[in-house]
Amino acid sequence: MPKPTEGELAILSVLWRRGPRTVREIYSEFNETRETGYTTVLKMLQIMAEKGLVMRDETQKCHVYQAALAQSDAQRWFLGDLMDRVFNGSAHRLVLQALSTKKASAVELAEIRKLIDEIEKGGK
Amino acid sequence: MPKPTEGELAILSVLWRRGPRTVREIYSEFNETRETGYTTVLKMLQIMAEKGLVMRDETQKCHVYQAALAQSDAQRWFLGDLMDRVFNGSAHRLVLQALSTKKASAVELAEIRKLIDEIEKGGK
DNA sequence: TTATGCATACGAAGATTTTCGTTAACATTA
DNA sequence: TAATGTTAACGAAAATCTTCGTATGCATAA
Repeated sequence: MPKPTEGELAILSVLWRRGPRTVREIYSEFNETRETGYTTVLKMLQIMAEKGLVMRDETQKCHVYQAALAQSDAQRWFLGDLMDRVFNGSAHRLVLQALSTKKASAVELAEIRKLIDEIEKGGK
Repeated sequence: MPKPTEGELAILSVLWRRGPRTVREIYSEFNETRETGYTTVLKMLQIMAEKGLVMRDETQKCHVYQAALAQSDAQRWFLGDLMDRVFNGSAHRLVLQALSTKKASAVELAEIRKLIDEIEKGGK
């Protein structure tokens, strides 16, 4: 399974957030940010199906697509990529940057702290 | 200044790690992972210079290139991008994923914890 | 049945990115 | 000076990604 392109990622993003969808549904969602023709979205989905990035249910007249690449896998993939290419492989820098860029809620911060505890404990 | 492409990012990565370099030096470093001709790297650098991604010192025969896009800016840029597109805008998930993917040293973990403290304090 | 609308399929044009062959300039060496 | 080697410049081919016009099939409505 090849690495998704920018456009493909945008479509996967819809599928991850909304779950299985028809082309028209994806197209509507997609076009809130971009401006793209219906057949463009359709074509992308066909290509993505060939690549194995999405699965297609053809039992109905309107085919239903769903992501074949799990979001968590994509997250691991792209994060590793980014870490290597822009952060010189430093998870630490990346985390600091991420934390300072966008606010996380108190609960989320606590969760992160907890994870750090576990890592420290396990690392002994 | 446009967003760097994949290839451009690979070159910037060299410049960030090594500092200003001639084409040949970049080419050598570059080719430890990829396989690319000398003129390919040269051409990319010329294009990047046009785009303003790198600056060129032409006082010597062998031009010396350096990154015009600061690494920290690129980090902010790409991280925000990734967060939106693959993490549904959640810094929290991204951090958890980053921490669990790659080990950070004890010192680094402490540093992260400290940052969390500061954020919590400031947020009150 | 015929017309209309919505769906997928197909192919190719357009845009962008990557690659490199070729040329010209310049320095060094024989 | 002539030959050689290293460099930058240029242009265009190749590869990849994006876009959409057109064709076709299948429902439903007139």
